[in-house]
This record gives sequence, C-alpha cells and structure tokens, in this order.
Amino acid sequence: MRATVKDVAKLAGVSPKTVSNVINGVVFVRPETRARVEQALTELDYVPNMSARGLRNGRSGMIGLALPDLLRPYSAEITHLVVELAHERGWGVQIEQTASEPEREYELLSKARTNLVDGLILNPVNLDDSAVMSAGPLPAVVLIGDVDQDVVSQVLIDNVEAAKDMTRHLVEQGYRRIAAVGTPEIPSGSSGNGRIGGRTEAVGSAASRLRAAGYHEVLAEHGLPALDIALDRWSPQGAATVLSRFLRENEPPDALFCFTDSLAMGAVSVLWSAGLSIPGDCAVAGFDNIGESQFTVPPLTTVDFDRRAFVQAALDLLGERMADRTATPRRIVIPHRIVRRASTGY
Amino acid sequence: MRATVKDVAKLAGVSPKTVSNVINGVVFVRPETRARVEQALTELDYVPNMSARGLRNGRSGMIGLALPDLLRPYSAEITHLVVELAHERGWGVQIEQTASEPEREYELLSKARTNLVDGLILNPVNLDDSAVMSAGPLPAVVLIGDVDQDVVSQVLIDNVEAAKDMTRHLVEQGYRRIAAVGTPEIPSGSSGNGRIGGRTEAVGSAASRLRAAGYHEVLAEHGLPALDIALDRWSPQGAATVLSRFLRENEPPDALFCFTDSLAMGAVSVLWSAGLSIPGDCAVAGFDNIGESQFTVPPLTTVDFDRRAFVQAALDLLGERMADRTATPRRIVIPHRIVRRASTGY
DNA sequence: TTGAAAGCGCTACCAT
DNA sequence: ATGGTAGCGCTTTCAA
Repeated sequence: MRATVKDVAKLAGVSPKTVSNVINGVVFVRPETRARVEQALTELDYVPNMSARGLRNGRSGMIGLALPDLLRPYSAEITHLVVELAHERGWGVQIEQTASEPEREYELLSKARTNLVDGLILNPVNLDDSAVMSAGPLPAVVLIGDVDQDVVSQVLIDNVEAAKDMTRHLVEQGYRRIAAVGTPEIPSGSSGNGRIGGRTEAVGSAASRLRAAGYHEVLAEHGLPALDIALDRWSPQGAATVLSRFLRENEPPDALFCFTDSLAMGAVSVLWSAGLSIPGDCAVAGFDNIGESQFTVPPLTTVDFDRRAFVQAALDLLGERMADRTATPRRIVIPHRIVRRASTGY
Repeated sequence: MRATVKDVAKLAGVSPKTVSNVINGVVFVRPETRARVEQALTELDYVPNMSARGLRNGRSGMIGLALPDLLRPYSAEITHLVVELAHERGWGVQIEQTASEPEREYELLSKARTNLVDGLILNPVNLDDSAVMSAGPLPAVVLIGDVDQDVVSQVLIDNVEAAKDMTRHLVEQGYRRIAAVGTPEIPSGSSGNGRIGGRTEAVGSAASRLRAAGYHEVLAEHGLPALDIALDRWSPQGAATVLSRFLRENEPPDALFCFTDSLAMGAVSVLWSAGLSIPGDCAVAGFDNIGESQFTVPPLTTVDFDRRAFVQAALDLLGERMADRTATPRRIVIPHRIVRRASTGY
C-alpha cells in the first residue's frame, strides 16, 4: 500500500498538518522539523494522491483541450503548443475529439463541471449547435476559432480578412478563374439554393463559412465569378476526391484557394496526377501554414499566423476565467499574413 | 454551489446510497424510487465529482499517453486513435510530450502513481535512459515501440525486418547507391568511428537504430555500400538541411531510404529544388505510411502497418495490467508490409 | 510553530 | 430493496 501523509507524519513524529505544510511549502516550518519530514517523505517514497487533493481543493490541475479532429496536422500543432505551454503553468492536458459526434461537446462541458478539469479550450465545429450556447452555468471555457458570440472568451484570427487577402493575392497574380475548395456543403436534402424555410442551411465549420465569405466578397469586387467546390470530408482525401470529379467535368481553374493546407495537399496531388503543372496550369493556395506546407512540391502559398501567440493567448484567457469566473469575456484577435511561395507563382 | 448526492437524496427523499445506486446502475432499484431519484438528478442538474469518486474508488478513469513529439504526423495519428479507442472503453486521455527533456518520463511515471492516471502508454525515446528501467514499483505501463526489455508489456512492429524488406525492395528495383536518412547521429565529441571505450555511442531513437541495422544488413548481403546520412533534428526540416548539404558535396544517390515519411517529405522537397526527378534521378522511400504520404508528389513508397490494431493492442495490454498488476508482461508484434508507390518506380 | 479534528463527495459495508 | 455510517487522503479551520 502507498504511503499517506499519516504514515509520513507517524514516521517523522509530527502531525499530518506539518507534513502538508512541508509539502506545500507555504507556511514556515522549523528547519529541523522540515528535515525530519523530508527524510520520512523520501524513505516512504511518498507521492500525494491527486484525487484527494482535488477533492479537498476543488481543483484538479488539469485543463481540457477539445478539437474537432486530432488527425489534422493543424490539430497536432495546436496540441503540441497547448501541452508545452500548459506545462509551463503547471497544468496537465486532457485531450478530446469532438467532430465525430456533436454531443461530445456537451459531454465535455459537463466533464469540466465534474472537476476532472479546471478549464476547457474548445474549438467548436459549429456554433449553432455548440454546447456553449446552451443556457446554464458554464465552467471556465475559452473558444479557439472565429465564431460570433460573446458568452465566453475567445481567441481567433480574422478569417474573413485573411480569405480576402489571399483572394486578392490570387487576383493580383493575374488569375481570373479562381475556385475555392472547402466552401460549406449544401445538404443534399435541401433545395438547390440551399435555403430551407428562408434560412440558409449551410453545413460546414464556422471558419469555412467565413473564409468562403471573404473569397466571395473579393471576387465580387473584381467582377469575377465564384467557383465553389464543396467537400464531403475535410481531409486531403476529401479534397482529392471532389477535385478529381471537378476536373473530369470542367476545365481546370486558373487557381485553387484551398481553405486549409491539408486540403491543398490533396489538391496538389490530384493536379499532379492530371498532368497539370503548378502554378503554370493551375496555382494553389492554402491556409494555416502547417509545417508540411513548405515541403510540398511546389511549396505552398498560405495564410500564416503566430500559432504560439495564439495558444498563449488562449491559456492567458483561460487562466483569467479560472481565477475569476465572473470576469467579462474577452476576445483576442491574432494577426495573420500571406506567405508567398512557389505554388502561386512566386 | 453544485449539487451533491446528499442534496439529491434529500430532494428525492431517499438515502445517498440509493442515489449512488441509481447513478451507477449496478444493483436493482425499484422503478418508482429510480424515477424519483432521476427526477431530482435532473432538477438539481447533478454532476458527479470525479475527484471524490476517484478518491473513493482508487481509480481516475484516465490514462496517460506520452509521446516524444506531438508535432509529428505520426504522433497525431497515434493520439487520434488512442483518444478514440480509449473513449470506447470509457477512459479519458491525458497527453504528454517527452522528447524535450528526458526527465519528463520520470515525472510521468510518478504522476501515474499519484492516481491522476490509472495507466500509461509510453513511447520511450531511448530505453537506456528510460525511466521504466529504473528500479521501484511501476504503475500500469505499456510501451509502444520496438525496445528490448521485458519489464513491462509492449506493442511494436519488427523494425529490423521492416527495414530489411524496404532495403530489399530498393535493391530489387535496381538501385545500387542507396542512402539512408535518419541513421543515428554519432556525437561530435567522439572519435570518427563512433566508439567510446569500446562501446558504440550512437545517439538516436531505438527505432532509428533498428532500422539502420536492417538497412545495413541487407546492403551487406548484396555487397553494396552503406551511405548513412545522420540527422540533427528529427523533422522534415532536419532532413532537408542535411540532405541539401549532402547533395552539395556528393553525387545524388540512386535511392533514399528515409526512416520516417516526415523525413521523406523533407527529402522530396530538396530533390525537387535541386531539379532531380523522383524516381528517375533518385528514388525515395519512407516509413510509417502516414496519411500525407499518398499525397506527396510523387506518392511515397513506405512501410505500413495497421495502426488501429497497434493502438487497440496497446489498450488491451494496458487494461490487462490495470486489472492485474502482477500479470506477466506480454509483447505483441504487429505485422508490417511494404506499400509500393510511384516514388520508387511503381 | 505545531496539533487535533472536521469535512470535501463519494461508495462499500453492514444493517434492516 | 433501501438506509446508516464509515472512511478514502488531503487540507483547513481553530487551539494550543
């Protein structure tokens, strides 16, 4: 059986309280007492029981991180940073995946309320049916991603602006027939123009909708036609599938604006298979500047932002909320920039 | 303040024990009693306190997952599967990163002993200085990766055989000057042949050493020269850096056997920049069959294994150990196979 | 500066 | 089938 504070106290000839004092090192303990306790601590190979401590203190020292799909390189980058930067603050990270079933978000929020985690960083797939919008007392939550709400704190990049910047870049490069890969899918059950009961029923992440909006806006400014290529799966494979179908039925566009670098990788692969050169026959742009995107052939023009600052901001906001649940929610917008590489003619 | 079992019991007019019975649904409760309790449960919006439950039961319902570097696509795939498959067993996943500092492994093992996690899946960087080899009682641990020990259970692929298979494939394809990217680095402080005090002092992961061994063995069988390109950083960037340097000083090899697909992506990019065609001027092979490797240009020949079976086996073994700490450690070897794609001439 | 005792919320045991 | 009670290991009053 593992040693408890009582055992240590007995061996050191002191009370449990003194042992606790030594461990937590907050109040002053006489050096010789401290020495005796520390001796006992190592002798018994004492490790504190976190469940007990958590029960007593009401805090677990862990935060939750919920991302739609852990498989995406983008998720890996976020996870990597959250784990690293949370560790610096002494927080452990519990990780979750939400895309498979939307009800997972509810599960998570309630898990946050079960004291298993002290706070939650949540990347909601879709705000409409996101659990944060439900009534009821929320645990400390920070949203990552560009969604329109003011219930909880959030950190984001300006997706509309970024998409506009990228679309402008493509227009400036001289491309005219510019297609977007990853625009929200219109559900097959709805009518042709995607409207049900007067409300647009688009399926897709918040980011996807905002990027599509920026793309449309700039094309409209220039009097250019929009060419939306919707996805059924948000992965290189998904992009490859719809793009191959598109190329079978249409002339290749001048340029493809893919709403993530992962999608762009699928697109690059399909263009290559079709014998089309990049950017000669068709340029390709991505979004996110994942680590891999500078190693594609050719390297990928993309939207970059300081991911470390992004995650650091999320943790700052979370710490704020954990300390004071009543603080007013804050929004932090992380700046973005276009990284020009060979895939769009640089 | 949040509702507790007591509050629920009072509202439902029953005892706390009955509430607990309803929640855990193990013993039979009279339907009308159950109904009253469930009514109270929802009315008070009851959520159990996991710290209390953990303290009482001695289990937290969480497992730890420790990987060297969460940034790697391979890590993302493992994480994705562990989270998904652990969820099916009702386990949460706490995630950690160990490569930065080796002492993290010790931290983790002791964390496992603090009841924060009930078990640990550990991918050790290097067994020599891995914490599992230290004396002392271990928590439930399963190693993933091919390391030579019999202290704890482990799941692995046969790295030597896989590397031999791939090297044979390259030889059969007619390549003769076959270089390996990712062989263990010889520390700069040591003498030229990498020996100090009669013992080889190679720096690198266990997998890297085993893959190098398989590669060397097959080349020797065929009387072909080995060409080791060591790495200072285990990333596409790292591979790109050393390979560019190599190409500046040497003729390009006939083929490159990169010890992971990530490294291969860096290599592909460098070959492309150098104006070399793949596989015409230089073939490239990878290892792991990460999702991205079928979308490189050209698609990558690589070593594949059933990752889901791999993770499932790790969880099986972990469950075994968690149930019975005294069970004899088991080893499960997951089969591998070569996936032939265009990068080696298919 | 240190000790004694209470209690965090839950479930197991022993009654009934 | 249900209730009462004790106790998991820790920390935090309150006293000494």
